[in-house]
Amino acid sequence: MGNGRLTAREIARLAGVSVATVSRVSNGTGQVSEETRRRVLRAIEEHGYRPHHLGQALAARRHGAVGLVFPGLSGPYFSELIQGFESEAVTSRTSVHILCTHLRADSDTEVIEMAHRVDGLAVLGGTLSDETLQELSGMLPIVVLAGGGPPGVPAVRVENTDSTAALTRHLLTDHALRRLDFVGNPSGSPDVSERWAGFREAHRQLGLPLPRAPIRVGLQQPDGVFAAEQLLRRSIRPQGIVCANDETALGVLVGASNHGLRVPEDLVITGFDDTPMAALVTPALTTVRQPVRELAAQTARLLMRVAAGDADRNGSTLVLPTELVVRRSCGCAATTTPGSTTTGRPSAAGLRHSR
Amino acid sequence: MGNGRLTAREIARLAGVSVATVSRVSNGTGQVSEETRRRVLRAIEEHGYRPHHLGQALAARRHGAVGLVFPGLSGPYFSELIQGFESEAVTSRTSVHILCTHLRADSDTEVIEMAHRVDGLAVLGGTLSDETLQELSGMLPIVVLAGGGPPGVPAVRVENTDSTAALTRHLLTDHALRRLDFVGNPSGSPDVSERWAGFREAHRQLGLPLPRAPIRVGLQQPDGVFAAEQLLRRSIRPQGIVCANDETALGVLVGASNHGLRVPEDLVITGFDDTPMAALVTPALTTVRQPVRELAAQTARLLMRVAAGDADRNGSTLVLPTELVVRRSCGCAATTTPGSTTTGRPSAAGLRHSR
DNA sequence: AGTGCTGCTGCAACCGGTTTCGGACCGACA
DNA sequence: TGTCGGTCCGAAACCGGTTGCAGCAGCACT
Repeated sequence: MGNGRLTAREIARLAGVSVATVSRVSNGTGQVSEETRRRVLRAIEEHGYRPHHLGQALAARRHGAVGLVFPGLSGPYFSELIQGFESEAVTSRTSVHILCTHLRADSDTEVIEMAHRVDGLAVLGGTLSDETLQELSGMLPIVVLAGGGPPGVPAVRVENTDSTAALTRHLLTDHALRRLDFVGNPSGSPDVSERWAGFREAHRQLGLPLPRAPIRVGLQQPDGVFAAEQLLRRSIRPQGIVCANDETALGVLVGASNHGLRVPEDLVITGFDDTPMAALVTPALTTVRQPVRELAAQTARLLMRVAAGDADRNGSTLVLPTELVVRRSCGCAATTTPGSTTTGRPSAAGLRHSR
Repeated sequence: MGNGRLTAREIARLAGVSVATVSRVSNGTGQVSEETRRRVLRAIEEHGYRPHHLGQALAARRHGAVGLVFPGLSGPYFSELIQGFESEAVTSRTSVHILCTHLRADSDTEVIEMAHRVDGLAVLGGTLSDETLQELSGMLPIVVLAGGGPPGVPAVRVENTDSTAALTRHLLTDHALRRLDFVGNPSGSPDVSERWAGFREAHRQLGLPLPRAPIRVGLQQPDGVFAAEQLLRRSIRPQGIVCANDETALGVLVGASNHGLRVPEDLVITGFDDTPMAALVTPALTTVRQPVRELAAQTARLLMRVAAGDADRNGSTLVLPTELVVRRSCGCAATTTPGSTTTGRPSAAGLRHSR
């Protein structure tokens, strides 16, 4: 009963009408007399008919699906990202295909394969080469998520550089720290690359010697532990560590505590993201808050608008504001207010204190 | 060039053959003379033709996709799960739709909607009611992932009860602990429910009074911090805390350290999963290792076998073995060997030491 | 020359919907 | 009574593939 095996022709026969009328009734389009409509609806209800998705999709020449491409997922950032994206898509009855290219050699082939099954593709920044993005962009709507695409490809991202610079200035100026190290791989993702740029920029602005090379590790907690091991074994220990994200910062925190270092007294640590744990560890993590869910939701919205033809496909890059969150791990007392800082564009709320 | 707009009829015209022949060549089916094949292939290559997915799917009466349904994702567990599932699916050129029912009221509708767009559905245990699963099972292949389904619905899960009981016995017997608390919500997921059962079972086996009610929190790190707050505020403090998974254990570890408690001297903490961080924190976490990726991959394989009709759809439940991993957080010295324990089925490797 | 077999190919039906087009019917009006 | 405008509905084309079946050519064999 109602096992979806029914076809529109079947229903048409049962209701004594033509398939065209069944289609009209089930879609609410065209003119159908009240009496006929009722008869068709009864047949539909009674047999639990639902139009077959493939038939509809083929006729409409749309898949009713979008794709989400990322290298591999890890940590709360990706969880938020996927959920934000998915919950936006589901409101438009659009399904979400996922593809983790995760170190697979033939990822380009897989992406192209996927491109033929969806109406649009959201690609995480840094996952595909600009050439591949260009090629894809020629065949379907593409939006880059968290990163910049080649010209003509729209992107949605967060403000990274200014906020990381503000965070770094806070350490350099308000806490008078000098030896700072950066943990994260700038060539691994556009986000990290921009944060690294902001880190360097702050040094430059203040006329300080440029920092040494970053500790190039991944973005997960264990990577932070590993980075801490590396850093604390060095002859010149840093006074502060600016991490590419909260996860690595939490890892560094663990690594520091493994080494018996006190934070922030012996070592200052900062993150980026403002994940839930950032506020819960001791000391609470000074970080930059980014609206991850919102980022993903905006991307999904933009993608579906572009796919529907409602928005121009020309590179309309959207930049979401971020916000410096000062807590204890930078050395601030619970309620200290550091100098002014600037962050993202629109209503840059500026500084925010917590704890 | 090669923008996918070409149809088979177009190619047929260009190669001077019929669509049937184009189809045969592009699929390598049927008999085609070498000369004709070459001519068609040239036209295909030259114009970058690829068969339209919807047309193929409609004719084949299969979507070439499977769905993955879960409540909402969080932490390394879900990351692994999705990646394991996806990487298995991609090898069969099957795409993966995801659906997070995440507290949405009309999730049943959404699942049914998705059911019409895929060839099979993997549902995380505890996400849907048995009635819904039954109903779905009537319309397409279903496999329950990490949990049991209603009779007739195959499932893939890990061994939870015995290994948690072994872990608990280790604490009760080898470390002579008495007041243990459990952190996790047994009604939240089948996994937690089974682990809670194993926790109680160990007490029963040893003739000890049954433990008090669990601290019902979620499975993420912040939940562990919250649980620690609750527990350490109580008049009767536990000597040990058995957590439903590593994430909450890490959270409890943070909470304990926030309260100035030493682990394992003042408080013993254990987890479940053996996430990468478990080995990296101090003290390293005693836990149970479960093969998450493998779990997901097996589920994907089983689902696709069932969807292809290669396996019977009758509830063939697969249980993957787990393995107790004893580290420092239970009070063991680096190399201590506790009493024997049993874990999963096949080659229950039993106990494993680390650090 | 007739028969049978094999290899290759095209016609047309089919998968399950949507949509255009035009015909049938009805009431209003001249 | 003839014409017109409007509503309702069905036949058929279409979306883009796959496939059963029949036909045809070429060849061997009788």
